[in-house]
Amino acid sequence: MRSNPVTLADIASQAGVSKMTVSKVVNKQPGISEATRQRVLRIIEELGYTAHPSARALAGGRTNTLGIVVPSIGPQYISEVVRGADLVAYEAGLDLLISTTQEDTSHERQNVGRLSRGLVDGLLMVLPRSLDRYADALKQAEVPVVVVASANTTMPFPLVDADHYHGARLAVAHLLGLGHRRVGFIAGRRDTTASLERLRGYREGLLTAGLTPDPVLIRPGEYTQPGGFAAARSLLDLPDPPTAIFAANDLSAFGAMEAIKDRGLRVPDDVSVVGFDDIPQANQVHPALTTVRQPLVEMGTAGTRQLLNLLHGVGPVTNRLVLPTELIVRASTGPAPRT
Amino acid sequence: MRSNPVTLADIASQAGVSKMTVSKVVNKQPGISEATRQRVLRIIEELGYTAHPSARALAGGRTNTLGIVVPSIGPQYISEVVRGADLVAYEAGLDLLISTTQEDTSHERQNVGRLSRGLVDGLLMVLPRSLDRYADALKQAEVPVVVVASANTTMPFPLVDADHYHGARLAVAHLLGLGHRRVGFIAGRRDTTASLERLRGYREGLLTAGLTPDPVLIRPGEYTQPGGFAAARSLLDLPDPPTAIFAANDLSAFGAMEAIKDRGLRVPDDVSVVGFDDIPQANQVHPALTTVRQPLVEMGTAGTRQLLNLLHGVGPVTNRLVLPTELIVRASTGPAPRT
DNA sequence: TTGAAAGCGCTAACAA
DNA sequence: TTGTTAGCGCTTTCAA
Repeated sequence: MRSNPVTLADIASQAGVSKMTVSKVVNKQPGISEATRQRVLRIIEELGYTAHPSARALAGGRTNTLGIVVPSIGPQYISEVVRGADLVAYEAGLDLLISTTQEDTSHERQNVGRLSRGLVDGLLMVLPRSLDRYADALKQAEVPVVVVASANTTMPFPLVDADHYHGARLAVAHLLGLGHRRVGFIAGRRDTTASLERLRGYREGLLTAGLTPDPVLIRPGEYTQPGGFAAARSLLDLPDPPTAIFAANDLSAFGAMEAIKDRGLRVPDDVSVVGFDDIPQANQVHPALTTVRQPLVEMGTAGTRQLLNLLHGVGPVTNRLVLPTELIVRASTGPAPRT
Repeated sequence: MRSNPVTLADIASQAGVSKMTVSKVVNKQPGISEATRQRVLRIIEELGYTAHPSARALAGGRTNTLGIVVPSIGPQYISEVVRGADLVAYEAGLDLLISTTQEDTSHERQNVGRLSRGLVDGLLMVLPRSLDRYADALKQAEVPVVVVASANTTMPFPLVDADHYHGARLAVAHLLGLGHRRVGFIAGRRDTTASLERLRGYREGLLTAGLTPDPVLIRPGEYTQPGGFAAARSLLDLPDPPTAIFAANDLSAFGAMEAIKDRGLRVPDDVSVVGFDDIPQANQVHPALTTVRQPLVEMGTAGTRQLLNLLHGVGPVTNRLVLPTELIVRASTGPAPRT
């Protein structure tokens, strides 16, 4: 902690030029002689000068920083999206500031307001649910906003998301192709669009194959491992249990696998399991999880690119960018057991 | 994105008072009549005013924001520390801004400089390695700094860490108590103090029991799951393989368990495994991992409390706070097999 | 190619 | 209890 930071004025007086000249050098603006530039640059180096971001922001300059708002940084899928965002931001010479809302409404609205007022040049929202809670704050945002992997909304911001519906169709088709006829579904959170879309894909996948979705085969899993465990257990308790389980995310699929093993059954010999997300761990469990891959990193990069385009007023900005999902077949799915 | 933000002046003129009065109301300062306060508060609410953080910072006020610098947000243990920090920050009415360095030196030094200049009131550094790379930036920091779960350093900042050495001793003692005599060690990264301390605990644990550490039983694991897998495999390939493996972190312990199963051996019947960290997943693998618990959340909260004390100039600030580690015995360890 | 003036929105110090 | 003055460090605008 030191008390006398180097300012523009310090550099200016040391170099014997005006503050403006230094400012132009720092910001790589034209109209400065090479000699002056070099001299100023040397002094900057010597004194270890860094622009004060707040002063810069206040004076109407850019902050060279992008903000990303997430509910929390625990879930793997969020860190993947953030990683993608960081990649692009870094490439563009911008820094990325992460802000967690901890699912607290007042906290989060304040965050958005604060961030958008001079802290960042643009905002990436990664909020799987309840984006509308921020409607006010977001409308007041003074910077461009892009929404990634978030709950649907009527707000007029560019959206980047994955094709949850189609991914679910792929998963169901895969299981049906293996001969399964009773396929259970472990749902996610009702307040996320993603979960609802996956459920819709599950239902329509069955209908398309001429099967009637049985409500008793649909259980809430809350996207958690214990939730998946409990859901799978209740499915296995049915008089006519499913031979395959499709979980709305990988975490609840892990829980389902535990429950199956816990019953003395084997995956996939007795019950097949499919997840959704393809977090790194999906390939590390035993048996390795067949899952629907969401392009999480790509969602982060794509969203950030949109933001940059918005920022520079150049390049195309797609209002709704839906990235494809993909079925990754591993070892947790197999042919339906003969009865 | 809107273009006419509400400012202090707007509120002041609407309320027919001076800017200072509004400022005092906003900052809950005394010396304002209740009537005025109410009126101002109402207008603030009506117009949806939020203070401009940069202006505030520039004017010498506080930003009400703490910064936390981490290498990346992927690793579970980091999000645990961040969660702890967020808890305390939130409780204190402060926001937490996370900044990732992506292990890039220039990136990170810039980050620290930028953050400490008007963006945050205090800085929490969570950098398992190479903290000294930031020496310059940190010395120039204009805000208090606390170092958490980071590589050792000669820098004069309060430190919060876990007792890696003692934790390793506990793990080794546990294994020796189960009758194991050949205990392998999967090391972490050489550039982290934590890893070296755990290695030291391993060595001295053996020595204390009258055993000579066999260099051939120590393998690099790089703190990763594949690293742990490879390390365990090479240990099992030895003519005289270990009956127990102590891994420097949970991730590499997971890899070791995979390698053991891959060999057709069982955990813990044939080989026992102990990890380090106790990330949530440790309790979710099969068999559940015996591990040394680092109080990660507590490290985050303790570090943030230190920072707050530093900030307010009150309360004790411990220069070096070493939190205890604890052995969590689960199912991955058992008696040494009889030969 | 360079610089002077003004002001971003806020708070500190003081005055009324 | 309230208001005035000054200025944080920077960039914008415009003039030299």
